[in-house]
Amino acid sequence: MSNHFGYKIRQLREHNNLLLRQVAPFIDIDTPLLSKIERGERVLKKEQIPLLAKILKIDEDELTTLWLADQMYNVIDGEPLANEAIKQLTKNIKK
Amino acid sequence: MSNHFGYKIRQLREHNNLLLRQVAPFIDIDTPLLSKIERGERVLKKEQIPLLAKILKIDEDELTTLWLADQMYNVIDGEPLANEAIKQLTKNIKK
DNA sequence: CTTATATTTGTCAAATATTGGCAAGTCAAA
DNA sequence: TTTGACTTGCCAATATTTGACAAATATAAG
Repeated sequence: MSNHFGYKIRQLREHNNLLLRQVAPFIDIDTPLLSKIERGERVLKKEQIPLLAKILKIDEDELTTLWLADQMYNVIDGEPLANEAIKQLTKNIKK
Repeated sequence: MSNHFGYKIRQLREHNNLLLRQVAPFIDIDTPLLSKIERGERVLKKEQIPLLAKILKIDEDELTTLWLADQMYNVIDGEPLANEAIKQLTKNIKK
């Protein structure tokens, strides 16, 4: 599974000197679940991005972008045609 | 929902002068389901691509690419940050 | 070593989403 | 008004995702 998102929020949490148990309740999930999200084992709910961005002091759009990119990555992960597919996607989107 | 894939396979089917009821059994689904797939209301199973490519006389990789692009499109459909996310994805993938 | 705190792992039931088919519908041509 | 092609609505079966909890592990301090 892709995990740029999880890696990023772990970095941010550590830079902000926050513990899992401090962040998790803030976004209304339990600690183990946040741990799994950071390690890419689970997916953060899209609706939770704003709160998370707030406590981690990162721009919400930037976090959303990372989240979206990871979701797309999951689609093409391991696909030999991944690059072709992105090219195609870019083409499709310009319409 | 995105639907370049469905649009394409409908085009191909028509160019090959095939009816839904001819193609559907070939890929082992019923006619209404294929209709829905062509109109983007349902997703074709990835495993069915090879057979479909064969009957529609299109390169399998090309069809797979379209399929993957559509799946990614579904992730960013309606997202204001869609383009940013693609940029990010491209960045992530180069690693 | 023993305790305390942080994180991870495993498991599970509940909730949610996806699947594929069928029956019935529309629509156009003859 | 019958026929053939396609579409729509709906349902039950299946699969996937979700989130929590208990327990395990890890790290650090006394």
